[in-house]
Amino acid sequence: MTADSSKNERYNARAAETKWQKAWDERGIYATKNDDPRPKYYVLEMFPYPSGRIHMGHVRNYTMGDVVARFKRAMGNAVLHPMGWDAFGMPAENAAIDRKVHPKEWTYANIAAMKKQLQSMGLSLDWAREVATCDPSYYKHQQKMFLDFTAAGLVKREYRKVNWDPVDNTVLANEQVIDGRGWRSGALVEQRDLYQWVFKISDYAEELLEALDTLDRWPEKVRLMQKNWIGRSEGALVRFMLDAATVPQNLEGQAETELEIFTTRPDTLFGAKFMAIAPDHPLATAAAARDPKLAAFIEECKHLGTSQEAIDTAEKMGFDTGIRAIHPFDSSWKLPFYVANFILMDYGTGAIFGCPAHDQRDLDFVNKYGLGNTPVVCPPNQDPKTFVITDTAYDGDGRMINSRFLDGMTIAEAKEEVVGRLEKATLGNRPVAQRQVNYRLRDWGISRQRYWGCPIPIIHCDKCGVVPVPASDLPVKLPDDVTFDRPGNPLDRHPTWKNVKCPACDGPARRETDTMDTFVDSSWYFARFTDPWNETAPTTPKIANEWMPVDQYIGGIEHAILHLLYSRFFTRAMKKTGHIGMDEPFAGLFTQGMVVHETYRDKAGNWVEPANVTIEGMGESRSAKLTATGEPIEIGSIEKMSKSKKNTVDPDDIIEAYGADTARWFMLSDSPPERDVIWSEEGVQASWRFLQRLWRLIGEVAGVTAPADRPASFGAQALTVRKAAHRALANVSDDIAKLRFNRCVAHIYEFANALSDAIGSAETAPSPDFAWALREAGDILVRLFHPMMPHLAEECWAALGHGTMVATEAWPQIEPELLIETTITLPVQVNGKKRGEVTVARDAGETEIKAAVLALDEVKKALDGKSPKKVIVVPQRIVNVVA
RNA sequence: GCCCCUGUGGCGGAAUUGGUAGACGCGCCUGACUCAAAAUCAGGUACCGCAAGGUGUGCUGGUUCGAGUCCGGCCAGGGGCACCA
Repeated sequence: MTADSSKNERYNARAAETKWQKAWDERGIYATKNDDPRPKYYVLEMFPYPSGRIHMGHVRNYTMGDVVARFKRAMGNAVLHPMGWDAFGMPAENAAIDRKVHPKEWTYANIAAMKKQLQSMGLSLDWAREVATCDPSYYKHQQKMFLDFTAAGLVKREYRKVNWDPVDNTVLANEQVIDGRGWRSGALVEQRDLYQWVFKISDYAEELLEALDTLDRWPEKVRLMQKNWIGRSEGALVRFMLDAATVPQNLEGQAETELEIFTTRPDTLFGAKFMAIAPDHPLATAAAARDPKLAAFIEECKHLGTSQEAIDTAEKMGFDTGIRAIHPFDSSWKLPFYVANFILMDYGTGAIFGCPAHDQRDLDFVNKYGLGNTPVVCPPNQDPKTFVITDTAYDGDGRMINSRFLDGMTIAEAKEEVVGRLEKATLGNRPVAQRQVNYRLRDWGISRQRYWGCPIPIIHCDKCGVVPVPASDLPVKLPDDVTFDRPGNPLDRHPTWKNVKCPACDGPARRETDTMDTFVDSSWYFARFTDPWNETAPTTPKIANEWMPVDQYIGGIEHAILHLLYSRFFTRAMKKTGHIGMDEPFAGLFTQGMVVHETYRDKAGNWVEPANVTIEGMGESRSAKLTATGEPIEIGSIEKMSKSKKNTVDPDDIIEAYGADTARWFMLSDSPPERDVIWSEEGVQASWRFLQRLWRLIGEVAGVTAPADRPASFGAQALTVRKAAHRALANVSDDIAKLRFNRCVAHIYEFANALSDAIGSAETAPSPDFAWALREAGDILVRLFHPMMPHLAEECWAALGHGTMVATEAWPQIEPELLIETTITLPVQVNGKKRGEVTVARDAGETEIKAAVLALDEVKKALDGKSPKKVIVVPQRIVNVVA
């Protein structure tokens, strides 16, 4: 079968789609006014990176958003449905390096190409609000916000250990390192020390965590992932005195006299066997200065890889400093003090006390160094006298043992007791312990050593230090004349760009040459869409506050942490700096599944593109061959569409062959939207066949002559059609509102089948009431599938003789009385097994139903003359006879 | 290792949230139309069985008049986090 549309009675998708897209555009029906008085609805799909071509994932994403937008418009909302471009980033620079084309040129050419593709999908977007993050008219506001955030204390500059991507030659945030590799390049990440501009997202750790509970229209999964990422743990900071006799005498200045550690298990303090600090802990650095062996050990730790494999296989290693720490509850109890490779400097205080019996890492450590262990928590039903730990630490519940005044307490009681006592105890006028909450969430380092990003509006002056660019000098524009012939940052080696006068002292100074992480760009674009025409400020708060938050945000699960967490932080920062009035940017979030496809390989094992493969046979006898040569092709597993496995299908090809409506319909059918959808040729053809069927069906309805006025009463035939129509209307409305598009599709099929049957049963001249009902059903059907297949819907709407556009039509009104049946068929079970059914009046009483049930032959047979023990009647549902 | 999700025909998936398991689509089978093919239309399609009937939602136990749905224990697949004290 081909998508040949030359047959005269067939719907010509290509011609119709171009025609209606032009008509919508000319009338500007998708442009949204900010002063629209109707209830607002903001639906947004994650904006694309302008890679050059849209892919099927985009088609799925934007189709879902468009269905929601069109539905809400029909429901009478003022709908904001904008589109833009996440246009800064590495690929543009790679193109510059590989193809000698300027990143700007490459990016804008891609935007133009992709915009055309998106327009061919018939999306109801307000293109007047289009923004590109690489445009100075966008990023100048971002620079202003950087200055505002700095003034508000949300930004800091620090020399810190960073994740360095050796392929992209730039820094990555923690969130951008996946399994020890760069999220984009896939290269093993190295550690480097660099000056970084940092957004203090961790100031909001508690708030970002707590507010997750209020996001009741977000997937549970995403909230959980963010919760784990923020990683809150409650514990205590405890100060240990150091045994002065063991702290070397020859320290410069005052010797350290104490060590502060963080613990979540203060209850296990009597099981302590050692202290340990991170290799890069200041105390370790100080101690290494006078101990070459320790210095060598620390050096060794640094060279241990930071990759996942290295961490998994690395042995616990420690170096005994010779220092002894004093137990906070017993001044005669001295604990050995190690520098250990498994302690992280950037969590807690970079120091711990080790309780080997109840922590696996600590146990591995003592077993290696022969320090022993003392269990202090005894599991329930275990005799404390015989409870020993050998090589598996016990981290479960139980009662305290071997712990002096804690013995017999639960863990919770012991924690409270220990912290309570240590809070009251003092060392040098300060309490020994204080309660503290720690987070796994790190601050967000945004400096990137790249050209194609938003310049950080900062000037470095030898005299004045770090000086912000005055707001009046914004934007700091990227220079166009840059070279990509060498690795590294083109801004840094630009001959003149970085040389400026210091805004403070007028002396010679240098621009910051780092640019911002592109995730900054995407952390506020949703707010910019509310008033992209404002040239003086990022937002017009009054307008932004009317549209925001986004009512329905749709995008991939891969952004569950990165983009969504950054945006939540950014919105709070914008609130603090007066750019917006709310904390949360996205009231509703939907994460769609991927588009997957079969993979194909030739005899040599090379991947082959679906476009070059011909599938033969159906079902089990399916086989594949190379279209050009007939060489047999092996059909492989179904996987995410990717360039590397060449299992991609180009949306352009599909739209060319079948039209956008077919592609849209297929994207919504079958698979629930949150799950992966398998793209298959059979599936597309099924969609295309159905599209043609709808066209024929509406053609038949259009041929029915009906009275203009609604008949006073309806006969049985008419009622059947009307019930089917209004039931479909109720179902589809409910399903779109809940984003259950696969069920919408099924209900539209059902309705089309019912209407088809009704037309088939009609006489050549159907009675006026039936004819009226058929026309009504046709009108409803077209409006129901309009959000999914808007072009076909316009064509059908016109064929039905309406002079309006279906895109501006209101959603049909449900007549609820048509959903209520007068009689009802109840299944009848005997002992939970279905044996028959009874049809009774809808309002039949229990005794009436029981009598009908007991009169059934199947029931009589099953009861075998005996009377039932019990008859359970569930109104409107089922009857169960217990024999 | 820790946390989470999923498991239903040949396939994608429905199931009013404890009430007729398999809606709808794909695929397949039969028939009509056709010289033929495509398209279209009509009918069938969970499994075993000629039938009566029986079995059936990963496995296993339980709660219930009634379990795909709830509870316990396994198994399998997928995802997130991971030397975070």
